[in-house]
Amino acid sequence: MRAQTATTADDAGRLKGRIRRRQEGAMLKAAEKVFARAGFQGATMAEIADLAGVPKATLHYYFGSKEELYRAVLDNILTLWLAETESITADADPATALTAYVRAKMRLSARRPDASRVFANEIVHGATHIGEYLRTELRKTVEARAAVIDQWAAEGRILPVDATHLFFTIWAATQTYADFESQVCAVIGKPRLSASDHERACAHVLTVVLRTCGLPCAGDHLRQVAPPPANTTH
Amino acid sequence: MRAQTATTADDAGRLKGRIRRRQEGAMLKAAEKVFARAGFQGATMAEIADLAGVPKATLHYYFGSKEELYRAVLDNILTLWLAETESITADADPATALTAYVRAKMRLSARRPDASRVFANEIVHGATHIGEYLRTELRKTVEARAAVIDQWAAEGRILPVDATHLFFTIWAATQTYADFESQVCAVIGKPRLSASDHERACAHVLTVVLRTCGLPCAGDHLRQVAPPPANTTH
DNA sequence: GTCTATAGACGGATAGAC
DNA sequence: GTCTATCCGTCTATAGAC
Repeated sequence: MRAQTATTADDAGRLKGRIRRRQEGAMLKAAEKVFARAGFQGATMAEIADLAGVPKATLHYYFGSKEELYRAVLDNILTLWLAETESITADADPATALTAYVRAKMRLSARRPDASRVFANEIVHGATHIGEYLRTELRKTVEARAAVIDQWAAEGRILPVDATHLFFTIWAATQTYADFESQVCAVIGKPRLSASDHERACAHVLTVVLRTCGLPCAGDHLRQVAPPPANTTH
Repeated sequence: MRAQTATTADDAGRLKGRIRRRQEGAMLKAAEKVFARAGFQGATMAEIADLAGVPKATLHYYFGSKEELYRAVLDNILTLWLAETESITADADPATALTAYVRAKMRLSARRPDASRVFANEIVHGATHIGEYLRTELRKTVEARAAVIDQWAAEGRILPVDATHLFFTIWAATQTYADFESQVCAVIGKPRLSASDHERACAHVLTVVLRTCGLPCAGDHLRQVAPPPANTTH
């Protein structure tokens, strides 16, 4: 995917790589923000250009069309996504591996919310630009990681769980703090999510994932052993 | 909110309610589908009109503007959302109440995915049209239900859990099957989600929610008592 | 009340000066 | 390589016939 964009760029200015990269980065960053806020159709090249501090025509010179710019933004995000699935391996400790994965996803939601939102927008509207990638790369990755989780369960190291759907749940639970941030803020009554809000959210999601797998999580030892005998005074 | 739209309609044709309702419903249904697929800006009045089987101008006659039509669609969805939060009460059985709530949310994702997608799109892009509703109605509702869950925990009927964030997780985990359906389909390698796919998804989400609360769920009794002593042969 | 025909605004893309 | 000025298509909204 990346290659497409790079080819166009190389054709025009093969030798001027140093400065080109800088401006290209600024434009991609601006595009990510505007696409996140307004969606593909809602975003305007003029707004992206203004935010990047370049004239509108420069955007077209670098990326050819609005469509190609959008693809370039999505490419950036997807490589980011792919880079964090590495902790889940057959010989890893389940609790450690899952904790690392959830933490990585939560960090991404906190630090690159716009990237998550562009991706979310693309999927909600049918994944017309990246459907092929999802059906190949992403599917293969999930199948491999799900097999690991199935193996953990077969070995009795975690409770049995639908591994593929567990990924859907982890993605949903973590990305909601980026994609649906405005709803989360509205409900907890704050204008923005603070660092401690994110920590609390992260601790909660870890609790959900670890308890789902029957693994102990911080502060659970005391109570995990006493399941609900209806009424324990109060 | 509903009142706004109703007022506009009443002004123009107070006595012709019977037929009006029918056409209005068709237009709202068409609008929901088109807004879901293309977002607010991507949707065109012409496409909505075609799908509803009326001329473009009729849309404007009924709803005034694209913006008002969008608000009307959102209104419909929000009343739908609100209607299902009733199972969670202090004297209900936690397992029964949570199961009913999750099932209701999953059913909505399966039956009205477009409604969910329009809502998701609105939130991802900052909830500019319904922010006020979220900060008032939704917030109040969540606070009340979260208090119930806190009480259950205080009484020892469920494990302690961050009640507010539990709602975020339930919404995310259930709505992902509507909003991110294209991603789910791509990963499991099917063009559409079948009824049995939805059942499997529902069972999984129930497992996640019930285990998170320390409640038994179907098929767990045998294993719940035996947490991971590292290596149980295999 | 309903629809056709059109006005008016806007945004993507590009020609051509520098 | 960079930017200004402009073209052309598209979309919302409405005027006015029926």
